[in-house]
Amino acid sequence: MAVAGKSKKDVLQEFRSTEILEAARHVFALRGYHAATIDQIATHAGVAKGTVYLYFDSKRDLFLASLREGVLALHAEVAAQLRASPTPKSQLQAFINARFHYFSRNRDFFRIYYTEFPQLATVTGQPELQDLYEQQAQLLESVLADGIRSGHLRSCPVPSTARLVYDLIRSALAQHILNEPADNPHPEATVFNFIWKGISQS
Amino acid sequence: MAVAGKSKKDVLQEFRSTEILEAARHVFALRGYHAATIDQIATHAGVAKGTVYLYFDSKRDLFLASLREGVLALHAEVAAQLRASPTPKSQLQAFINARFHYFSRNRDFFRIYYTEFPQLATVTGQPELQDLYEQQAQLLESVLADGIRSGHLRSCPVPSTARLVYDLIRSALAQHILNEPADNPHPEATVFNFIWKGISQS
DNA sequence: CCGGGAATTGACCGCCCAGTCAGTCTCCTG
DNA sequence: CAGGAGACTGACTGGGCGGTCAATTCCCGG
Repeated sequence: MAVAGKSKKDVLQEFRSTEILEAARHVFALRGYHAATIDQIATHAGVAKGTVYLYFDSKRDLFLASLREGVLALHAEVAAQLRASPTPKSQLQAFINARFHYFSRNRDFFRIYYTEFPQLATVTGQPELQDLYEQQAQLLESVLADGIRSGHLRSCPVPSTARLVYDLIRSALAQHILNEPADNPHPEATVFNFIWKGISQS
Repeated sequence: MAVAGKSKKDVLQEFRSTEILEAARHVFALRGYHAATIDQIATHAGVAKGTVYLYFDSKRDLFLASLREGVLALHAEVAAQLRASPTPKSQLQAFINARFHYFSRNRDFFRIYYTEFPQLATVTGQPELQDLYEQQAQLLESVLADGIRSGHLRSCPVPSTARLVYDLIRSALAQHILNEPADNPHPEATVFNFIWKGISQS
């Protein structure tokens, strides 16, 4: 009974927390971090402003929590897909596809990720998010390093190339997620080809 | 005398205006748009807060003016370099080199351009800046279109590829401008090669 | 049905800063 | 040198919003 009672309370808390996080993501995506207000988020979550502060310490804390959750889920999915891929080529495809799938299902999150990240990375020294970012980049770095070692990829400076590839995918995602209409049907294939072959003839 | 008097006044006004714009760029680059205050900008420009409002209508107006000026200067330089380049290959090189040179000389501007642009492009519908952005992208689109027509480049969807290339260069610039140290000596060559050849073997 | 502890509420506080404007200074003109 | 036009100043205001907490509601065990 003690266990059941505790778990019930926990479930409720987790429900509230999730509810607020979802609302936060939505409002942050819609307005951007600064223009979003706690009141808007609370209203959207169906609670009062004070309740938000029972679950999160501050606006910033809430924002970081919503980002963290999204990034961790993304990272888990991508890593799982990578592990199931044998060759560097299929790993790169898996990396791209996993991101496209995840962000297609989490558009609000992509908006935040896309619009707020440069700020966080440069203006505010935010070591915690730097780490989350690093982990993503390192997945790609190891794909590149493996590919070079096995001879599938030409030699190149791994860290800076990884960032180029990373941002290229980000750019393709932005085109795909932020402008709905009339895109080419398989943007992930396009960006893969671009990365894999480049634009020069033959 | 009337002309000289008038021109003197104009010169003074332009001097103040430039002074304030420079200070604005510096402070916006340092703190980001929202954290920057008009007082900081005024102090940095060596004037009082009220003076700023003699030359610009609002914080937003000042911000947009500083962006506009920078983008127009960039655009002029890039376009001039492009005009001097005969082949698609040299045009792409010119496009990359011009941007690297311009932003190396205007790091504050790059910071703003890099960190604030995604916000402006997505969260706030800012048609004016969209246009400035469009002009840049179109330069690149015509390079690609020419290259495809002349057979130097493989066929590809021009607008979306142009944006990929554009953002790829932006990413390389970010690595080069925002982290001083120990980069590869010729990042513009690296990014050019990446674009031109891609990463696949042979 | 009662009592009390926990969860929730939302009116309120205080800070911060964009934007204002009455007053000061500067410098030209007659 | 007087006077006044206009550039410049900076103390002040008003509003908006992050964060708080006393009051209220909810819920459950006895």
